Amino acid sequence: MDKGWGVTVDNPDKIGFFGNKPVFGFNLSPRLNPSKGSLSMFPATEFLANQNRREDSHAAASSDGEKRVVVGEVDFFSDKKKANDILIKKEDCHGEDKMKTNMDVVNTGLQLVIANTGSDQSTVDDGVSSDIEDKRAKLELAQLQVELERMNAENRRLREMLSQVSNNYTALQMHLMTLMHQQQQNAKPQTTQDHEIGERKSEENKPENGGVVVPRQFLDLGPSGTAEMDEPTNSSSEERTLSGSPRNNMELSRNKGVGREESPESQGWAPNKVAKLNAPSKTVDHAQAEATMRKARVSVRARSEAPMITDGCQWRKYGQKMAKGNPCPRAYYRCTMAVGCPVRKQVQRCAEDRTVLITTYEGTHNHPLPPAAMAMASTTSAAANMLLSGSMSSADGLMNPNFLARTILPCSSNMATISASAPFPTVTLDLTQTPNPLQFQRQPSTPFQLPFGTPPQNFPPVANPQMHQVFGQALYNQSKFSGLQVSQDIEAAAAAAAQMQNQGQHPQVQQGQHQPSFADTLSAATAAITADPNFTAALAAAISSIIGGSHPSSSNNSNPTTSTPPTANFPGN
DNA sequence: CGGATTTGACCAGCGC
DNA sequence: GCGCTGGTCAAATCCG
Repeated sequence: MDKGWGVTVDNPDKIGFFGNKPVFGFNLSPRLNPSKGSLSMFPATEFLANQNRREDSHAAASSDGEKRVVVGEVDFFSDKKKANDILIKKEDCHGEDKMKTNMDVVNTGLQLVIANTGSDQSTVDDGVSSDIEDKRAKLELAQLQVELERMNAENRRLREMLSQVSNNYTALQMHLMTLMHQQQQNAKPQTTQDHEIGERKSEENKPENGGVVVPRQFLDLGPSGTAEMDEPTNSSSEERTLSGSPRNNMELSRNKGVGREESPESQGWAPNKVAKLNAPSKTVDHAQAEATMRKARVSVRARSEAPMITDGCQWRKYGQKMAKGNPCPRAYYRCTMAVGCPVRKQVQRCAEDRTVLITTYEGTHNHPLPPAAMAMASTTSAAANMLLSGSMSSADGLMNPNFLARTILPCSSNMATISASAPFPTVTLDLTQTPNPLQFQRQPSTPFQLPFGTPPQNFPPVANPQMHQVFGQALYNQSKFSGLQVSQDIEAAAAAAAQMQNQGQHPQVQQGQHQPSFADTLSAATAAITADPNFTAALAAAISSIIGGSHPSSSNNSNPTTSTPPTANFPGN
């Protein structure tokens, strides 16, 4: 059987081949032409238009009976074979399928067809094969280009979709953050919000903005001030809690940075001069309230020989000063986990007991926290929130913090205290003292039971009963006397602080039987870490406070990103 | 060499 | 107004 190869085109501008014969604008059709004994070629563009103009008795009729027009004929094999040898049998070409195939060729463009000429392959010119290969390569290249264009278009479409999704994600993230801020506001006692709103309305003479409370950082940054650790005489928890000196209110209301205002777009630690400019526009009461709200600090006292407790965050030291009345220098750190994070902390050893490390936190993080930092962050922020909520909820808008401390925390002077001697309120979480074992038992008849009833049902279970009781009573008392609702942040503080207190600082509470040895403490902490990595932060903080001095590397290794200032910076060591 | 730390200088608030 | 103090900055230095 002789065979011929060719390509068909449906565009006159394109080139087609049958064997080695170029056919411009012709549709190669394996038509039978008995009179010439060759294949008939005709322009593809005229194929359909002229298909009824001329009747070819030998042309194959389509299934619908239409006649074909042969515009031109090429005798490809006239010099190779006899006409009879290349004739395609009539029945082969008159078939409906053949014509359909031909029509498809016309409609789909460049295609490779095989014409069964009935002749031997050797009857084709010697250069036919290579030409065919070239054209086949061209064909494949064209097909690849078409595919490439299609893929490029698809890529563009996907890129646009990705960009849109990314934009939507960003918008949603912003919206979520806004909602979280608002939720945090809503979680605060309603009267506090009302009070704040009232203050804004009355003192700024601005209409209430649809009842929407502008989100703010409940723990803003102060330009100056002294934590309780600044004054060694006030460093004892008892004094902090129960000092109650007449100066307290004055000191609290006499805020150094009264006018300090941080604009919502200003996430950083605003310089003092900014506050100065804004100060005159505020009234005294408003300034007091704002300052009280923004000056709050959370101080964590932990017994540690390590230069700094591990809290899961990444800090950079930016200063060190010798504070008055304390031979130990005070180190200043800022959070470097995110650009512009306003959180700063001061680390200083207690002048009275240099094994006690006092870490004072200011501000709230503006970035997601790693799991290792959640416990400490939630503890400090919630404790500050508790303080702020309480201090802002009294009738006159500014409560005596000592009264607040005594009322909220009558039994917690050894763990959570509120400082009134500092220029601005400070919540101190004291993790250095072992709680009274009697307080571990949560008995209804104990004097530490909530005097006003049982805590809310949604109050979270806290591992340490004492912590639960302390915070539960605190916040419930607070809710009682100020008519406020339970703050979720306070609950978080109770839970997180309980984790720290229970799992790290006082593992004996869980064991509940004996004073643990160092090995017991270490093994308990290690077991807890192994059991649940979510407790890493709390345990790290607790462990560092317990054994950090003995094993500074262990506490530091719990968070390799945490900077650890040299021990030499703390002469107290 | 880049990042972290050190340390003296500077600034603001406050008391006298 | 001056001095004290706390807090921050930034150049110098250190370190991996």
